[in-house]
Amino acid sequence: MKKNYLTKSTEDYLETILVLSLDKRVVRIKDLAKHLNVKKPSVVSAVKYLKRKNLVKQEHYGHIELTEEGEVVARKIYKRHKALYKFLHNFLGIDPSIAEKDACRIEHFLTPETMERILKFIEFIEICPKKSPNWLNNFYYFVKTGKLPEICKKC
Amino acid sequence: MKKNYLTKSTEDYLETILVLSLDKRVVRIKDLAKHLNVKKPSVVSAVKYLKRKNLVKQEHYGHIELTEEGEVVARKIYKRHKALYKFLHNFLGIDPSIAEKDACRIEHFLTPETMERILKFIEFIEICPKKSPNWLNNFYYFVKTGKLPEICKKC
DNA sequence: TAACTTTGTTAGGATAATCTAATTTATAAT
DNA sequence: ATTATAAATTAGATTATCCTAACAAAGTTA
Repeated sequence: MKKNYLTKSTEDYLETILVLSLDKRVVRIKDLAKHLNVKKPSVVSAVKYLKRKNLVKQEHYGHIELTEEGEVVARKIYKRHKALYKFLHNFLGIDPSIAEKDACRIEHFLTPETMERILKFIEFIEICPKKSPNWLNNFYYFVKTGKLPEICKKC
Repeated sequence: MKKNYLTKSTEDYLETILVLSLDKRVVRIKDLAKHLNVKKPSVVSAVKYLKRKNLVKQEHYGHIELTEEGEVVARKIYKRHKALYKFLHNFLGIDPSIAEKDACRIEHFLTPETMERILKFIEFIEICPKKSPNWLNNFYYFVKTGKLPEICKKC
């Protein structure tokens, strides 16, 4: 059983590799450096670490890819990020760029329980019209039972 | 103009000094060590730093107190903490001990804008019965105008 | 293909936050 | 008051993350 803990910094590298690879042909050291606001040698050593962990692969002087395992991990992190962004922006009404920043900052630190609850909350508000009376209690009901209350289904 | 940035760690020390001094006669190095799960030398060096910043005072080998300035800062941090706790527990329904943990973890990282919004949200849900239809829009109205909608005042 | 430019790498160092082990001071007990 | 215990301090090491400067490889262009 391998040690599975990743630091904030390491998670950021992984996540950024995923995000960049979604709209770029290839991901390079300099791209990561730019996005993460660090210098290239920092990226090099982070990538070296991730290679040891079998989360990314890279030929010497070549471009960077996630391994299968790395992609699984990166997608989890990215999922958290998106959920937090939605929570902050769609629900609390925080401006996009700020919501983005906060999502980045706290995505690494929430307990799984709270993260789970926020995911559930997002799911709920995307279904529920938020207009029904007693709206919040409907959410608690949803958390508890996993089922939407009758009243919600009508929307 | 003095540099005013405190790290996560430093904020934790300050906050803990405040919290402990609320129900203890005096706060000592070992108390901080215990609460923060670090060893005494770590506390000593953190306190040394905070002394340089004029945020705490301590006689050699003596107990620890916040300066006036330190208390102001610590109260701000603690206020954030309590708001986040309420948000997680009272609103999202997270269990107390977990909500506590998450509040601790993220209190240092939120942007002022988001923190402000969460404070507003807490304020709102403590007044609003959460039962009125269109509840969430009432919150947005409150954010925008600073005033509670008519319907809320009836509760 | 030789020279130039861009990109990646290595070496070596800085800082923040922690630790252990040894030491010093303060407090309590006989 | 002397001794024993508890608490605080210092010295020195470790780890993670970042940096700059120097260098090496790859890619581009004339």
